[in-house]
Amino acid sequence: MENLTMEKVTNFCKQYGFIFQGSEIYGGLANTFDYGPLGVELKNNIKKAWMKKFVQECHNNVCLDSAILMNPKTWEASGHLKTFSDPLIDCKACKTRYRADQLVESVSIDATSMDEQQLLATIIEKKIFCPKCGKLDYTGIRQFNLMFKTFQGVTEDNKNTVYLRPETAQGIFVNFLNVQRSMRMKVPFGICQIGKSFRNEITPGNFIFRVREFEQMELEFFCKPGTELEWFKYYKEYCKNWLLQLGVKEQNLRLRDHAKEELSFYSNATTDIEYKFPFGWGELWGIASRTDYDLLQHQKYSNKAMTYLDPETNEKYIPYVVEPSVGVDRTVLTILCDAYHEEPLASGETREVLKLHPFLAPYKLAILPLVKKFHSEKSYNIYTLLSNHFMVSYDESGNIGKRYRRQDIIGTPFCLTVDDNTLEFNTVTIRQRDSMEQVTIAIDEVVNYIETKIKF
RNA sequence: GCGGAUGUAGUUUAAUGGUAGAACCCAAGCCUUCCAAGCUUGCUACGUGGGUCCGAUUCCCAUCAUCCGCUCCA
Repeated sequence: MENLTMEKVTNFCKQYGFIFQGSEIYGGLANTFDYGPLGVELKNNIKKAWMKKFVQECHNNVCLDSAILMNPKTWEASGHLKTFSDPLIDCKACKTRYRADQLVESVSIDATSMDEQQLLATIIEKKIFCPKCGKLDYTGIRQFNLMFKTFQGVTEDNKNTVYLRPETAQGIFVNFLNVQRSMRMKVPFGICQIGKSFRNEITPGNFIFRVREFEQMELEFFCKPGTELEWFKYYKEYCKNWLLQLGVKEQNLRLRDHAKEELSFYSNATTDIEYKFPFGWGELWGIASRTDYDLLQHQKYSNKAMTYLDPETNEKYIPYVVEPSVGVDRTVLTILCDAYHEEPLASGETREVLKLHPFLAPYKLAILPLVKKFHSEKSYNIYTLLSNHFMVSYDESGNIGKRYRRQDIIGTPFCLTVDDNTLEFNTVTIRQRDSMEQVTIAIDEVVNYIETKIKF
């Protein structure tokens, strides 16, 4: 919806049981959020839709669920221990915070191999004044690591330090050989994973857009060197189509190719799929061609060959990787923002409608007895019957119009009413949210009718 | 992390140095055969912790959280 504010989205999520602030009764914990009953359904449906599109319907992709805690060597190899930590420095005069390496590089000196002391020495020696206030009065350099640290085992010492993974991708890379061999995979093939990752972001914000604990849906697609840009292009389209298929409006999406200077050191091409959130365009999906960087690094640090022998050409090579990586929580936010509508009523007021794709809707169907005292018993039987097939809601409180609206707000695509005809002829009326069309069908036909309409 | 603003039911809000009133929502009941009708009843709030004071939701301090801006986002 145009003119949608984050405040509205946040309130909406709380009011209707999608997403609550974390630890709320204790005053909250900054930037943590808990998914409520409807949020869980929505999120699970999004994950299901992703699995369907990227595993079930991609015949050369398989799935993995790797551990959050990994051997710390993993992060040495991947480069996260080094590049995921920033040397921070503050200007004492104007309190502005900088990255020390960026200050040094601002005077065209290569800072990549400098340690903290060298950085600080260079800043003082070269008189790199604060870009904001022009003073040369800095604090010491403090390391800020974006990875959460904890300890495996009961004692806390450096030997058993482990990290919460900052991305799920490395779990895939370290299992490359296991999956390839056990599943007899032939390159090109992909490994998909959905799971939580943790990043100690300096500034989280915008509700569930940037949080420190988040869930990712990642695919690492292994292909022959030289073919990676074709696959890169293929997956860009594939990912965008998935979003469109879920009903995200095309005008709210854009692809943004990274310029050469912007590319990560391991990437030869990267594109972000961005969504127009209420706070502006934001990255939803990063599609990166990662070359053979990761497998090569793991080969180096583990001394295990990460090569693949092409059975047709007898060539041996380390596959190149194309990685489409999307945040689950960001997708939830995208879907909610895109589906949220305010519809004007004849009375001059507005009502809220969540126009969710039926596959994503928390409830597929709501059972509404037309008159409580006549139709409740029959309704409850139908409720029990249909709960066997999909998520069904039941509501007998208030008048029928009010109950339709309640379902419209939470995105339920279908409402089933039970009336005297149901008691007499076993037929029910089903009303569709978007078209407001009503059909009368036999109870026996309901499951079939709904299932064909909630397909993805 | 810095600067600014804010914090009263689920939501939107009113008033007050003597512990709070409403609307919507929600729940129960009456009524009701298809799109937030009406009536009755009910539930629910001063973010947290200190201090000043006989007494603090109100004043002060700290803290937590939220919003805006800056910084950051391999």
